[in-house]
Amino acid sequence: MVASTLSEVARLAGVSPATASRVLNGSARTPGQDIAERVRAAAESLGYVPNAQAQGLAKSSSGLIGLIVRDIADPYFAAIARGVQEAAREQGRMVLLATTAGAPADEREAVAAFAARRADSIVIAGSRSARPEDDEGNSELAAELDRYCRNGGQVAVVGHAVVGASSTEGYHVVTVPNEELAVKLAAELAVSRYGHYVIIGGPAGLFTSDDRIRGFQRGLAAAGLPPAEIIRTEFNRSGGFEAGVALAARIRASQEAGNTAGDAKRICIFAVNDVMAIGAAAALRSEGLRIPRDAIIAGFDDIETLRDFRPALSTVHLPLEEIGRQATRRAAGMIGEEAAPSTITGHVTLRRSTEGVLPSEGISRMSSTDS
Amino acid sequence: MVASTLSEVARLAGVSPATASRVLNGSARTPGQDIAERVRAAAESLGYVPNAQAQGLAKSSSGLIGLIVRDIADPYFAAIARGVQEAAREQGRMVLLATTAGAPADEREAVAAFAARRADSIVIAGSRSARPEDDEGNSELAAELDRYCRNGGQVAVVGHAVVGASSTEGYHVVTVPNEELAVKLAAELAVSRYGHYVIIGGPAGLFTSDDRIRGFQRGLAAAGLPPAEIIRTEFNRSGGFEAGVALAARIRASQEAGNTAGDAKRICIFAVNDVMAIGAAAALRSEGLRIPRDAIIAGFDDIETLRDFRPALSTVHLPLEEIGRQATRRAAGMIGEEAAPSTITGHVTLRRSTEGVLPSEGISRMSSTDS
DNA sequence: GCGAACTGGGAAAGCGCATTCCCACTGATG
DNA sequence: CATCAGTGGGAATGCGCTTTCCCAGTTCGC
Repeated sequence: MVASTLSEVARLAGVSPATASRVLNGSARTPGQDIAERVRAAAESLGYVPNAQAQGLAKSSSGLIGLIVRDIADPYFAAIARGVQEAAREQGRMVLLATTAGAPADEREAVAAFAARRADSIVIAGSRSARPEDDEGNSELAAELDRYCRNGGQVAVVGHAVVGASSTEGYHVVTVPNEELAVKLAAELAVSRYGHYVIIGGPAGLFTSDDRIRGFQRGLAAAGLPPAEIIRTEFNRSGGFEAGVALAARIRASQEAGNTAGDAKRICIFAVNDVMAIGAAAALRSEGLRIPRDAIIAGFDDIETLRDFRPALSTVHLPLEEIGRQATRRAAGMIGEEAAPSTITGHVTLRRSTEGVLPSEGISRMSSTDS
Repeated sequence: MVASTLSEVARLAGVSPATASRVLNGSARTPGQDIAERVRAAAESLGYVPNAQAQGLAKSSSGLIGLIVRDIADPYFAAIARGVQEAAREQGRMVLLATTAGAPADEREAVAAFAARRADSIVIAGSRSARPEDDEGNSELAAELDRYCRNGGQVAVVGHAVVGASSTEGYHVVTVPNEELAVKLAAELAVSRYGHYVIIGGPAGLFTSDDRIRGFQRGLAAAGLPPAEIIRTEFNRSGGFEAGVALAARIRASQEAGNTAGDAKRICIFAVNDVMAIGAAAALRSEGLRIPRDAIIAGFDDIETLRDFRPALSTVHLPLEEIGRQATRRAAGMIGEEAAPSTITGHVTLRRSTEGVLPSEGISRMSSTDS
């Protein structure tokens, strides 16, 4: 990558580099009209493209925002990424992407790389974890983040704070009310008491998953129901599918034992995210079971691409794009911390996959077939 | 963003900056063991993070790959992005993301921004367009790309070459056999001759859409069928939905006119991408029509997230991740141009949404419920 | 009409690093 | 013992740009 430099432009225009710089970038001092015109013409004819690296070096700031996601092809993260991208654009910055398969060690590496590139801020959307095997990685990640913040970097984490991060300066958390919303979902699903509640969750230690599980259990308890059984599996579609296969066998057995498929006996499945719910639903279907006839199921996230799925999936709507936007804005210092600690809200959205549940007041029954 | 510098490390270690540089980065000359150790220790204790901008400036290369997509939340682009990200990682580079709502002007801007950042290569995945209103934008984009290539940049475009780009140096195109695959799809769908073939396409001028339309028509013609009717709409889910609503009314009318729903009378819909197909399917369903009973439908892309959709969507599988990977590798000069002009292949995948069509030899009938 | 306050442009000093020279020193060679 | 190649470290330069400082030319005030 070579290109014409500012000095070349200046020489062609017959001015000093300083003047050229002042013309070509919004400096406080604006040179005279005629000179400015000459410089601009020279730049144009030379096809001058400013070297952002040199600019960044000179004024120590890069106009870069680092984004860390677990998997950019996962619609959950893709939606957040869109919000981040949008906010970055507002700020006139570009986003630098890093994906980590959920491994804190990779995240640490990504943070270091962002720090090396002198990214102005970093948005971390990969899920936080407290699994024992991640302990070491987490503390290293925390150390790296602390260092980054100490050097003046801004960090925004979606969901939960990074375990062990202690920096107070420049460290922001966009809280997602996973637990509270799961409580509400459980409350809705508890209205018509099902025979059995099952939660398909991710590995123990994944905050997002654990919070949702905890909230759901609380909601059931508040309704006077016993805690749901928990199936731990992978935090993705195939995890949901596997759990679904296992559940299908049990539902079958139960049905053959003579139980009818009435509400009182139907099993109610809560998958901690939509993708897992879809996987589970696919498994039930492949085993010849029907939703909501043989079992009802709900997910979490309200992934856009999945809205046309049939039976329409009951879920908890989360403003993913807004989450990304807000994290990015906060990291840019555009949102006062105390002014709005966290304005992320979601809502329970009951659809056909939990048919039979009577929606209580305040919960809108949304159709998803509207274009 | 301030941070400790190489000189500070050098001073602490009691060596010259040159030596410190040689130790901390894989230079050709490796200083002595003891010195190296001292420098590393100093770097560690200072929490030294090399300034990639300065490094880039000094050796004029940035380790950055620019990626342009239309919308990162669109599963099609998200999948490509994953491949790009993966390949970038292989190369030890980071990806810089830009989204443009399909506007060539935005793409031009993104290319300029990448050039300013001295990105080593650029991957363009946004769809190429030849619409008259994009003419100006396209030629500016082409000029910008030419300049970038002339300065030594590498460009890989997914699908079609940018209209007007003339640089031969460093300009790569990863061809996607849209037309050929659409021919094959049409051939399959022509086996049991339907009453009427309809294509739901994007706006005229969008290459991806136009290629697929052309291919489909060619396939029909080869089978001795008259060309399909074409409905132009937006290149996204809601475009598909709208077209679906219009089609539903006609199907309804036809049915009420006394036509039975036999193969000979069923309408066959080809939406030029999966997302549009899903939209159309949702529209038909909301109008009380059933697939494949009242109409059969096929899409294109084989989007992963959509595989659990019911009725399972017949489509053309495209190795999206591989496309992203290959584009990235090619732009990095890791794939000989002549050696493999384009190794992207896809295949027709018939599923339940086109039930009634007898698959011919060589086309595997894939189930999508396998986990 | 003369000094003071501006104005607008240029010279130069970095920003943090890689790299090319250059030099002092070592050990081998004749 | 003198010479030479070889080794390992440092000084210095430059990557392309911003910005401070400086200076000559103007305009203003009294």
